[in-house]
Amino acid sequence: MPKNVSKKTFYVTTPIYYINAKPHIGHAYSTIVADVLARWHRNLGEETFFSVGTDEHGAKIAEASEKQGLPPKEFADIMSEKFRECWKLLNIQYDDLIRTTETRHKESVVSFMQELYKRKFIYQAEYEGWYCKGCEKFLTEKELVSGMCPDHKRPAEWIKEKNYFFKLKKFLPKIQQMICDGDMQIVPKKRENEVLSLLKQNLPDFSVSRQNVRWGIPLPFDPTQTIYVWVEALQNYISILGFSTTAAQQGERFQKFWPADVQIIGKEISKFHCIFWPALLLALALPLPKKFLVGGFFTFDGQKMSKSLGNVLAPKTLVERFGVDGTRFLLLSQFPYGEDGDIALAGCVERYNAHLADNVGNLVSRIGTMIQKYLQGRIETHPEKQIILEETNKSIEERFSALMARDQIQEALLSLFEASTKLNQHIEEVKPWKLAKTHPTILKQHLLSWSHTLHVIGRCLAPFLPNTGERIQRAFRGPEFQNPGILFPKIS
RNA sequence: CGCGGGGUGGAGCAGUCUGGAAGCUCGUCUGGCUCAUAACCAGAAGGCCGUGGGUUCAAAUCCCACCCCCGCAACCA
Repeated sequence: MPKNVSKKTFYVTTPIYYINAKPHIGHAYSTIVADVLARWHRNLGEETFFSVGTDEHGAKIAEASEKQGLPPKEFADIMSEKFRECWKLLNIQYDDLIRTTETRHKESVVSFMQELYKRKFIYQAEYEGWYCKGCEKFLTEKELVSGMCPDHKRPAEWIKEKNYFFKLKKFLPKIQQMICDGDMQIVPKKRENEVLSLLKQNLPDFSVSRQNVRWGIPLPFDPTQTIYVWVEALQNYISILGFSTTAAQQGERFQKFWPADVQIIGKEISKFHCIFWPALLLALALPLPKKFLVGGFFTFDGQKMSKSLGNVLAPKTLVERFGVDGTRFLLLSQFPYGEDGDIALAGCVERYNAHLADNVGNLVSRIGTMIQKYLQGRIETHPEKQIILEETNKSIEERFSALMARDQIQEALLSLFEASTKLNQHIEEVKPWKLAKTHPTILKQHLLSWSHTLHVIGRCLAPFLPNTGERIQRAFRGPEFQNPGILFPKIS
């Protein structure tokens, strides 16, 4: 192997999750999408890095922990662990998880901020205004509704404090250009338009520190202040790679994987990720992420999930009912990535049965049975005789790959179920139960082809439904049929 | 005028950017098949595409006005 040929790399990130609440279905969705991309690129043979993380600083966390009578760090330990458990439950194969309270993160951030300061992109100014602890940000007079934050329905506080500001304005034109030139993609298009319109509004510089928040990382050049939680949290995407401004301490991972190929985010945080984050990176002359995939919102039975309505959907609830792969399927197949989507339990049962139990699950059963019955369980390789569905198999994989390459994740997944339906139709035309009596040799050829088709479907399915994909592949790999059993029991 | 999404056969949605014979999944009805998880396959019924106006040979699709739903990430914020 030639020494200098470096393998293609792929770096995908999930949003950094704020730990003030337990993981919900929205967290699960973004993370599963990232997991699918990571698994897919691993299968393509690329050297893949998949990061997840938890955001643990800020006034809100301090407040929440106090309410529970715990030190913030202990509270963070408990909450962060819940996310970890959730990813385990959902079979998320991440490479590393970073917590913003970890030393490696803090060191990385400190070196970053110090460098910004050194390069004179940070200046000091007095700031006063209405502050909402819920948003962790200052609100304009216009945004307030009778003195309350409209989002959080709590009174804003008038705060006057010394702050350090980042020279955001300086970088806005460059960011705009990068987006327009396609060097930093924002998908879907409507989210890109939103970001571009924000850029045109000539955003003011933003503050990067807080004087009155103690639960945070001290600002290296003024330890009386802590770093604004958002500014610090964004840097998890590089601190996890071991970023440092000191060459000697620079992580190998950073060299290898930055810039990120895909950053999965939600539309509510696109301003921070598509404007503030790139600006910070530009300030240190670092390359920008290549692509943001911006997800939509979830509703449950057409309504916002809320505790008062008693309709909060925990990932665990779905997993208990539909299994891990069932849950992954339901979340990924319901709507195209980037759209808002509704999850209804009744619809879930319906889609689970229609696609998983009756379509793919049943197809695997019927072909498996025939292989045992008509071929005595032998899937022998006769390449010259397996041409019947070669074209079909090739097109299944090509179509799937093309959709994946265009980030059409839902469509790619559903294309496999269309393939399964086509195979069902084909079986009906061929009438194997008749061939068994009249032309057993032809039947054998068909069965070998069908096994191959299922093997292809299993391979494509694997990034989405890892367990199922593996079971299907193992079953039809040959030479001996491995009965996978019932993949998806029907649910009533 | 905070921002954004949406109103298409019984249900859930695609189609709207780039006008040109209304599609998909589920459900319902009828028929077929028996290898299969009461599954699979074929066919049928069912829609003046939120309302009103406009542009056009032609509008679900473009323009204007209006009505109605919903969300802004979250666990007592």
